[in-house]
Amino acid sequence: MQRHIYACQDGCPVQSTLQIISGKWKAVILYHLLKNDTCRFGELQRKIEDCSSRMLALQLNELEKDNVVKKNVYSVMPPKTDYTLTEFGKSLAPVVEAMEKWGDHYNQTIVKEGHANAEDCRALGYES
Amino acid sequence: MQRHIYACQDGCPVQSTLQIISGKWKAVILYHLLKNDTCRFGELQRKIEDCSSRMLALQLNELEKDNVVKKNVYSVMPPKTDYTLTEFGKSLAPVVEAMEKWGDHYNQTIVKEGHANAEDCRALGYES
DNA sequence: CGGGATCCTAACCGATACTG
DNA sequence: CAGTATCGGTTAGGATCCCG
Repeated sequence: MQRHIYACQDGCPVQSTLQIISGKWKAVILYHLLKNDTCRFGELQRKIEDCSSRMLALQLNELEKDNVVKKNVYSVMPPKTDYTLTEFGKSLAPVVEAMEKWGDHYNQTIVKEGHANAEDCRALGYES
Repeated sequence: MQRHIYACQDGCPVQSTLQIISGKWKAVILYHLLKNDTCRFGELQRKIEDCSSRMLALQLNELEKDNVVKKNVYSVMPPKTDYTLTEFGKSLAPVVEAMEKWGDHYNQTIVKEGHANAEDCRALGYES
């Protein structure tokens, strides 16, 4: 069952992108699948510790409906499932990598170097 | 009052980024402010037609608290306000531009067909 | 192990009304 | 024009239990 994706004809390309990757954990899931190629369910759960198994399943289901990830189910006991990005999913790499780079820079600037300016500190929730 | 932003030291840089730009309209607001440098409230409202004035104000307030946008209020009647990106906000440009670029391709080749598949990806010029 | 089904609460968010 | 205040429906999402 396909999620309904609406066009933003007159509109904003950013909104179109958001239709696919907005969701509390979607970009994070994409990030890990880009780094690891293939991940099992429990593996993702361990990598994204704040995400409950219920939420992880919900987000993965939507990503699957949107053809961003491919779910591979092995009929064994105990169950085994893994997830990979589709080619369509991989096309989102530049977006996720931009987010990664930005987050990395600010985590490092604030946490390690400690010389971020006051504005940045406040923005990331630190005292300056 | 500062929004509470938590550090993701051990964690995922993507999550750090999401703390700032996740929100129904934030990336879209950033997109327009990157394109236009300065926007008045009503101007943003017209550009983002699906966003109510209430939601626009809420999102702008959070962006201001996070030091992403600067709000300039002119004490005149009728009221006049405009918004610009801070330097910190401008640093998010690569993220927003990646979203813009992806959404542009997506709008042109996929949304028209109502779904995404591998053929669409190749049509987008992505390797498959 | 990899989830789905239920229940329940908090939050989100739209509609409407109001104001300097 | 640029918002805020209030109300109420809808959704998000945690907790728990379950099953193959």
